[in-house]
Amino acid sequence: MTSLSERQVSGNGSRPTMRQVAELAGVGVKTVSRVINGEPNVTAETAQRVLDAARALDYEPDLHAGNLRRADRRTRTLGLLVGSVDNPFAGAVHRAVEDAAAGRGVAVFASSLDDDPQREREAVSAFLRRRVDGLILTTATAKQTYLLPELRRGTPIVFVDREPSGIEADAVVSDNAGGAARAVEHLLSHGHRRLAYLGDLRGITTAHHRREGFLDAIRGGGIPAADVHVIEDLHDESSAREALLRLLDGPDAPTAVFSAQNLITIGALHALRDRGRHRDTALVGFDDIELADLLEPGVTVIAQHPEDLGRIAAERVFARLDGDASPAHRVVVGTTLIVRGSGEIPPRS
Amino acid sequence: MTSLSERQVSGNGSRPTMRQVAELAGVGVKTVSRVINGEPNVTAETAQRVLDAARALDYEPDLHAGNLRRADRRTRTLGLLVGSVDNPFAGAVHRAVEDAAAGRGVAVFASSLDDDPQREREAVSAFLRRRVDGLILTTATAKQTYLLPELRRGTPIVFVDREPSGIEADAVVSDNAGGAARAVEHLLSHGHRRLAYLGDLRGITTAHHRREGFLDAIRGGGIPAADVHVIEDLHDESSAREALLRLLDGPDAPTAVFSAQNLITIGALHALRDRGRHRDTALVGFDDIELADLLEPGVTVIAQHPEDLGRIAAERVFARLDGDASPAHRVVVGTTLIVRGSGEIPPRS
DNA sequence: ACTGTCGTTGACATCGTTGTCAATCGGGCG
DNA sequence: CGCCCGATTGACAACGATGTCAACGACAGT
Repeated sequence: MTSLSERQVSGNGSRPTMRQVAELAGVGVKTVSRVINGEPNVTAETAQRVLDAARALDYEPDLHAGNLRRADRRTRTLGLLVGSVDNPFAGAVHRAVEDAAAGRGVAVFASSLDDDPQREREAVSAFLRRRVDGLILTTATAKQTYLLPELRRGTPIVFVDREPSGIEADAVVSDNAGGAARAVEHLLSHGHRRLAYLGDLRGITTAHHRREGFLDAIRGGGIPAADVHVIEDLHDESSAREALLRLLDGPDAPTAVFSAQNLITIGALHALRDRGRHRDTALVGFDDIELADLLEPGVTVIAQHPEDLGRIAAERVFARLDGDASPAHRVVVGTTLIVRGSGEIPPRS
Repeated sequence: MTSLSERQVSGNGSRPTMRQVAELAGVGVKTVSRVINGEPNVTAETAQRVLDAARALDYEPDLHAGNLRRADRRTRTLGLLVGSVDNPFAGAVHRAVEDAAAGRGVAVFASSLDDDPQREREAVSAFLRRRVDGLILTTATAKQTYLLPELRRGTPIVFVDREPSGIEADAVVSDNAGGAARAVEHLLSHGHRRLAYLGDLRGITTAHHRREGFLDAIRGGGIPAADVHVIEDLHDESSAREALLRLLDGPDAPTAVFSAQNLITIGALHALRDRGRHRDTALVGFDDIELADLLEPGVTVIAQHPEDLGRIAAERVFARLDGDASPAHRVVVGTTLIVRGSGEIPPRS
């Protein structure tokens, strides 16, 4: 046990350097460098003396100092920008990126976007000033042309979840249009004709694609546009809840709802319960949610595969770092319809 | 639009340095440094020339190079170790830390622990080699004495969620024993006598405290220990589900269950549904879970306040960085009983 | 006109590490 | 015995930035 007051005395903030390890071991700094980095041509005995000294001083090399001089200029660090580290979807993406990175000794900076273009710019700038080796980005700006100089400089940039605009770079996204269409087809096949679409902020590319997929399938099903409510610019649980409440209380309430995002689905679930309509109004959500299987009825969803998005995005970054100079890849990860009950409710007659 | 093949040509990996900005602006490097860092004593005209040059070159200063020489030696970086960035509890902690850090221009490295002592050591080492200004740690090792040299060196270390052992450092934890006791009292007040405790790995300090709180309240309620099932070393949804299934299928099935952690609660919910016992077996979970209010019955929980844990932990780190040398703080964040139905089910007669 | 002061600026050393290169040493071989 | 070669080692410069300090010029006061 050591008291904190002690630490102020002894804790002169001094951290051992390679020079100090070298002095203690009675060798030159370069020899310490060789031992620490596992370079060849050091006798076993010398190496042991160096390791003992490093251990005794509790030495940890300064990665950034080394990086300054090292030829490859790699910080072994990645910048990850997601919607919010608090969102389960983002958490799964993050975890997959971390797992891919940890295996390579790469640490991950994570930042939350909150769909704020300014936060995006600031986060990217913070990443670049720290000289991350690569960027994995979910973006909120209309165009990401500001990243062009960085891309030309050779920094791997991979867009995840949302497609880039104004820049040709790797992207890993869900099949948003396809998944939304699948949801509509599922609802139509159960006899629904009066549908509602509850969507995210219009500026977001995924929201756009899901809306297009939804509308295409509606048209494909021969449903007149007038029978469909399209509500957009929802962004959180409460706005989605209120929007659906208004629909349910209105003149021609939908018999089936498609909620285009996890928080919107949760808001929709609340609205249906609020009006006691959860057993007679069909619901299909985009993106799976925890406990969806235990609700009554279970929540039918178009599940995304965020682990795959994160893993593949990280793999693209590392492939670029390993020298892959092929044209920009665009990887589309499929979605999966998970039938649990809410999507199979028939329309009220 | 720029093709990626082009980038390999022009992308010579060259990144502009302060020297290049200085040359373009026709000034010395130190003047550029002054402008970039907003130091005084530069004429407006010179400053503008420098800013123009920096803009033209898309210059971003190298924080780590500057840090090497700067007096304060601050990387404006924090290391955060949580159970898993994929877990909602950890996500909330993370988000709170990020919000506190972002306001100060500090970036956050996040790592997942997976309750693996070796991962803990590796993550901490990775943080230290990158010279983070402070550490916020959820730990899995039995003792964290290995951190003593670092603490003495003056690095702020704050333990979050789980208490430290063998080291006197700041800690921010939930009132685990109190929350668990509250759960038991709640169940006893509804007439239950045959209870079950479903707990996490025994080595985890929070699991220990929740178990002690549970048992203390059991004794306080005059319940014979023989009437209580204590199942430990559960760690994920499936192990919890199986454990509770065995209890439900056994001779004296509990009438009330206390699940000591969010994943265990979810596993317990599944087991109860599997046997159709969710309406006649009481359940109180530790840690709130998403959609708990929409289940039938709603899930009564002892809610933690992960945002507070994260925010306070970050504040402690920054207070230490700002010179606070007071003795180690131990902050206990209270829990909140949220009544939703499952905890108020009476015992089967 | 001279001196002192202050604002502006840049040369230089330096932070902790690694790349380069030369010095040293021991041993094998002619 | 002398030479060459490879293994081992350390001195030194350099990475990109900032702290120190001195030089310079303008200007006020005497």
